[in-house]
Amino acid sequence: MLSKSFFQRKNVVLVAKELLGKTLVTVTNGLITSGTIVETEAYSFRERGCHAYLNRMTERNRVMFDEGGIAYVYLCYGIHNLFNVVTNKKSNAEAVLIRSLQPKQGEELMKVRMRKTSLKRITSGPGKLTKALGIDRTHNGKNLMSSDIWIEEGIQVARKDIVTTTRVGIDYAGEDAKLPWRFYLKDNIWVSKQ
DNA sequence: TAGAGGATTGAT
DNA sequence: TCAATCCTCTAC
Repeated sequence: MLSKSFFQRKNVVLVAKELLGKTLVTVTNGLITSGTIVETEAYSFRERGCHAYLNRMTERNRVMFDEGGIAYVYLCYGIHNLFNVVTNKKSNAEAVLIRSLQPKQGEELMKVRMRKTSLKRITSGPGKLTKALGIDRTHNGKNLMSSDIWIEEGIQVARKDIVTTTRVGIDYAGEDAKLPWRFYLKDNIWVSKQ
């Protein structure tokens, strides 16, 4: 299980890169589901793409200002729960959005939750992976070193296998939309968009 | 308290 | 290309 010191480092971009290859695990009703993280995006209070830009704290993004190592889950487009890993120290609002997983454990339960018969792209997208792993807003603010949700070591990722690009769906961020803060594993079929 | 819009998805 | 869908946030 990754510890506090991994999450609380000052550089959210570094944490976003290093989360690639790690395993996100959830347990509900004693049933385990997990996946290898293959796509992430970094968000910081320093830039316009972030809910906490200019240190604006609201009821929704409050947990981003708490210490690294907890979950920030919010409802997007009224339909999808998006899961972020809060990073950095208390009051430094930064987080990593988990955008895609490669299924690892509990594939059958994922299929039931997604109402699919195939695993194809079942966790390829931020709104989909939360549903497949049973993550919703009750996880908001939850410690990521707990017994029903955590992140652990997975596969080793070489620097050359990381593709760096711009973030998805933040046209409103102006110049900051150009920041190269999206990372994914090269040639991995589970990435949401290539 | 009303109105606009969103870190998406899946169907057309 | 477009609708679904429901908060959240801002302005009045």
